[in-house]
Amino acid sequence: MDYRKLAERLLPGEYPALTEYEERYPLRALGKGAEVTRLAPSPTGFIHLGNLFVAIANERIAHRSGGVMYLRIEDTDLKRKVDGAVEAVKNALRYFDVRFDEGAEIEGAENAYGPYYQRERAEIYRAYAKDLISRGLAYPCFCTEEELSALREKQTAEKKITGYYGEYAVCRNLTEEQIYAALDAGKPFVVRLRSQGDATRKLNFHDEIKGDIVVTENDQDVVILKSDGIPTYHFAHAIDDHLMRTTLVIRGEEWLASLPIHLELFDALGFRRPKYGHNCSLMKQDGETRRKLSKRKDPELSLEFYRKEGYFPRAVKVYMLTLLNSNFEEWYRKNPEKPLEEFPFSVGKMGKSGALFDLSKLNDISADELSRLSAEETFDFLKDWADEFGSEEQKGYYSDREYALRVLNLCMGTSGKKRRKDFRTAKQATESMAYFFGGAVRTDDYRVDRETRIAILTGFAESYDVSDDAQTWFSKVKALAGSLGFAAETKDYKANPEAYRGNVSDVAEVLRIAVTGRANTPDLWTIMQILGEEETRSRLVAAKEE
RNA sequence: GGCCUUGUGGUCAAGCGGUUAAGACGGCGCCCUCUCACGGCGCAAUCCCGGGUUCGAUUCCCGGCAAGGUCACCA
Repeated sequence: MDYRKLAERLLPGEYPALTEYEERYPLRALGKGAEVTRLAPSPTGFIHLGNLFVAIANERIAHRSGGVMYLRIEDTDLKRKVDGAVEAVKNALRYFDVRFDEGAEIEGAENAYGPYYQRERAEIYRAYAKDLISRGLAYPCFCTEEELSALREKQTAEKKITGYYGEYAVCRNLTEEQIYAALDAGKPFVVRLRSQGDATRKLNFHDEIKGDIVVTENDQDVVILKSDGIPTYHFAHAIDDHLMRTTLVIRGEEWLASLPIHLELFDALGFRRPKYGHNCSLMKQDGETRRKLSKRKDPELSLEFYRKEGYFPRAVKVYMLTLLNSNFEEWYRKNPEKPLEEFPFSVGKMGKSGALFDLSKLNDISADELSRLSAEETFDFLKDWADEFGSEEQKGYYSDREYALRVLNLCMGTSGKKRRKDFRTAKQATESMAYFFGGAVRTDDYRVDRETRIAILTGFAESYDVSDDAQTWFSKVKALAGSLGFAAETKDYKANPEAYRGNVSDVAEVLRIAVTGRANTPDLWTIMQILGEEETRSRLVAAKEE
């Protein structure tokens, strides 16, 4: 059969010689060991934690090695395309401090290896497909979707491997007459790879993350060009990663199964293949079993979740890093002040098995990160969050900067070593400070009877003097406790609890709940100082009425 | 079901022929001039199972089992 003629019929017209592409996209002039990596999402408008996870790995590897990280948009499936999705991807990644050197919508970059939208690369793919056809390595297939699914059912019923291969690949052996007849009849067609593989043969492959693995040769005549002339993922991947000169592909392990296809495609196209690292996916415990984080069931999969909850972006990144490189956590403990970029991230340290996503660990990291910020930095972070996601009332919390700063200094502590870690997220922090801003809601109940409560509240109000220092203030609370039959000293109470109605802490608790609505707060004296005498007294009075 | 991958405390994990099997999160207990938080001290909890190889296996080999992934003109 005249394959050249067939190629011309299938993809008519002039296409650049393939050598032109090689010249247009030369090997990158980078230092030794420099890796070129990429993130290649499809623009579905939903960027998730898995994307961030793999993006951070790619970004670290590229930049640690003096290489390049670029953004490519895999928009070959128009059904999945959503407007504004690319902006969303870019914004989300920027928020978590993942920076691209080039790619789709990356301003200020040379972007010499573009276009970075696959739809805009249609001509390139067709040129390569045409070459494959003319070399007899690809052929048109006229099978309909119905025929294909019927085939699949038949294969399943007969317990055969499903797919288009060997004897099942009917269009693979069409005669010249049959092909042209179908073409003349205007039948739509896809272009399939004429696989040279043998599924009974095994291949040893070195994966940068998984190590040495065994894969089965591909023998599927996979579709490379869909009936609309747009490539499938597999074909686009081979061409793009070759022409964009990607050296290392870190991607989710769901791709491992199609690796044999990619290997064959690189060979058929005469490309040197990149290194691959298949990264495990983030899992979630679901009853007895664990599963991949799911879009429908798990809000924490969405990156938007972390912004809404007000997680400190760096905390999310730190957590991703601890999951990504097993020695990161130790390094970070030793070097809390160093920029994250200095951590010697390595592909080799990436875990082989899927990690369960642990929100409580993230909370711990987030609290830790937040405790390192100054009051001013905390203020800026909280205010930004409130402006975007807070209620009207919460937005108001941060309108008086000086006042808010005093509150933050109390709630977070000022001495470097002994910082409080009360704040996990901007949302939780804002809610926990509500009582400073009049938004108090009683969340804890008094544990003493009404009569005792009134006695404590009244007694305290009588001796309360806003100008007392902390020491004096507390000695008055102690005195009050003693006069009401409570132990003034904790030591005394512990030595002989039977002798008292309770401890001074019980008295303090009544005051604390009266003023803040909560049984647990930072130092009460300071809270009263911040609130001021008038507000404090009015809350004490109000508490008597309950 | 076929193929591939993975399997150390509840979670993340170090260890890769001989260890009291690190550390972190979480849990629990105690201490820390009012609670909480911080901090300190301590406790409980692990090598999937069965065969080998070996003087000796968590570490090596084989076989199970379990979990995950994948079998599209989606990526």
